[in-house]
Amino acid sequence: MAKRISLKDIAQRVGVSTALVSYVLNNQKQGRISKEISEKIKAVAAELNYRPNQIAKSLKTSKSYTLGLVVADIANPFFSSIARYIENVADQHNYTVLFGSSDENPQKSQKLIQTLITRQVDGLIIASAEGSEKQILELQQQEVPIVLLDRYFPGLSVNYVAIDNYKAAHQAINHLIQKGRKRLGLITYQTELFHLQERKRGYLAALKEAGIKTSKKWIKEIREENWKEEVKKAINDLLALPEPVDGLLFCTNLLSIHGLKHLNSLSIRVPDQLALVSFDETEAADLFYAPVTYIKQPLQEMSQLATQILLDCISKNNKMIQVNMEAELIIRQST
Amino acid sequence: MAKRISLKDIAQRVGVSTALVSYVLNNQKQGRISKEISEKIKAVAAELNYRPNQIAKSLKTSKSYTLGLVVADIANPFFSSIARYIENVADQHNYTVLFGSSDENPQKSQKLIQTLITRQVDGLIIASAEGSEKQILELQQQEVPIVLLDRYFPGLSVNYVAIDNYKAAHQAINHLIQKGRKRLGLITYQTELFHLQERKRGYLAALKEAGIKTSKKWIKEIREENWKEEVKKAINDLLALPEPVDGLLFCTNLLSIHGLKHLNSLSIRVPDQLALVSFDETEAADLFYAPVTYIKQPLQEMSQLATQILLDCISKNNKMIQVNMEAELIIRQST
DNA sequence: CTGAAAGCGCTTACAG
DNA sequence: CTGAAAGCGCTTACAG
Repeated sequence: MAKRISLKDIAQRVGVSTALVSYVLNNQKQGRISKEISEKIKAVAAELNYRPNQIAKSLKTSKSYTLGLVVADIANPFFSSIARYIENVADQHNYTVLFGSSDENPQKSQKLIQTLITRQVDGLIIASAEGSEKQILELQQQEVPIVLLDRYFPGLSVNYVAIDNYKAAHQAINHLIQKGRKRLGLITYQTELFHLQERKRGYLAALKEAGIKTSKKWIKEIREENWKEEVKKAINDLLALPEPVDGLLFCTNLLSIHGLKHLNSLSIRVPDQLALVSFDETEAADLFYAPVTYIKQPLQEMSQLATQILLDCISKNNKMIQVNMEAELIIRQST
Repeated sequence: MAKRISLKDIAQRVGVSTALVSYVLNNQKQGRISKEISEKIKAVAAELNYRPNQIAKSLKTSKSYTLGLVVADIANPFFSSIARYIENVADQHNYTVLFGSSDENPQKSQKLIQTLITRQVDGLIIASAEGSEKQILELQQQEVPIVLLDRYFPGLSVNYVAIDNYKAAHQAINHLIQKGRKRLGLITYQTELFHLQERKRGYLAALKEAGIKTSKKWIKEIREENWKEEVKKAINDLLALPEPVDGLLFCTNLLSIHGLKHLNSLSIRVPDQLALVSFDETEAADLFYAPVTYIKQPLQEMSQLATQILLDCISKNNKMIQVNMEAELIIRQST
């Protein structure tokens, strides 16, 4: 890499101190510096193609103007959409974003968070992995500005932006019941993640309120390893019951995508034989032969709000904000 | 943010110099430091929960251990997959990645690149936007380690990793011709981007070799603004020709996804009436009622290789590497 | 209006 | 075996 131009180079060239160069290039002490010299400095800076060293600036000011983003997997369109919305807001405020994927693994998550801290990020947006509660608590104690997105821990007094998962699932199941479905399956992960627990709770409550006796066999909890195979098996099992399910809720976009692929190969008639609802938008759900009814999270608003809260928190150290937004049920042909 | 622990804090606490602390924490001068003092330092560092300040380290060593990634849009699954593969390799070498989206806009691209340079990234991986050739050239002159991914400029002596786009399109069109198709449409962007030009060139060459007289009406070049509408119109036009096309190649994943959505609503019979091939894997193509034949780019290999080349370039300043990998045509029901 | 100087948190030749 | 010192590229109170 070629030697970079520093303030010192400009100062030497113009014959002034680096302090003065710093002032004029940062538009400080406006009007208190002679126009002549100020213009000379700007001209030389342009001529030498000067780029300030943000690292040096950061060291001095203890502000890195970078935000850390921790998600389960940036390759998952759910998270990459979020990343993009965050990037946009960050960019408007001259922030850049460092990202990392935790793969729902607390060790990875911990390592990632430490790396980002080491990189002196000014704050973190985290879609927290299962079992990362202690890590979040630690960050809070170290007073690292932080906001949780999508996932959160009910016991923690930490900023978060999420949807009301209980209500969203409840509403989806109500919708299926209204459509005359009596035996309702649920495909979720085997997990302690609070947002998924809430979805299950919403499912159970809606069934109970409708006076439908739930069968344990309706609830399929997929384990992370080998999950694609498990989704197939779960669907097969649900359809092979003596009284097969006639409605089904997928609790995440990935479960839905792979479930749909399998259903596609099974020549199940949707919605006649099986009505479907899924969490989150996916291209796959759009292109399924019966476009799938889904629970739309306001991802853009959530991401923007989370970023805004984080930025406020960085600059003003304000009080805690916890937001549960409303999701919207988008009804299509699969129900 | 709580005050962070520095080397100085540890040094004071132990009663040694910061230099010594630095040496033991970095495992330098192994065995040349008394075991006793070395253990004391490590113990105190652990007790105080010391995290080195990577910013300070970077300033001193001129290595930031961050890589910059510039893509068109991180929310596009094509790019977010790439991002994830890059992240993995980077992580193995203790690098972190800063990303940004250019939206195919040269101004944005330029601003992004400058921001990343300012952040002192050690190198850049760029899926270059249209019209960014001059920017890349500049980076090269400044000796910034760089590798282009997916897109590149034929005139530039800059590292790149991409596929052989000409050959991939050629092969896809050959396949359609073998299947007996005579009137072959192409949906691409109106762009100077070399990789898309190459795809068009492959399309034209394959037709020519087969002795098929091409009609200009078969080639639809979509403009960026309002592109979703244009894709619909393009498909309508191709099907409304006196002699409608009976085969169609989509040149990117997004064109394909939105094209498929429209075809879905049109009750076109695929492949009987219209055979389809698309560039890139998408969930949407999997779930289309006739799973779509597609050109599979080896994204993982490409991303890994690009990252490896970049890292080599950073550490060893080695010579230029330009790679065109083979894409693979995955044949499915749509043809 | 301008500059000398200190300092952010590290690393690393150099000296002993 | 260990430390004093310089320096990475900036910013900023302070002094004049």
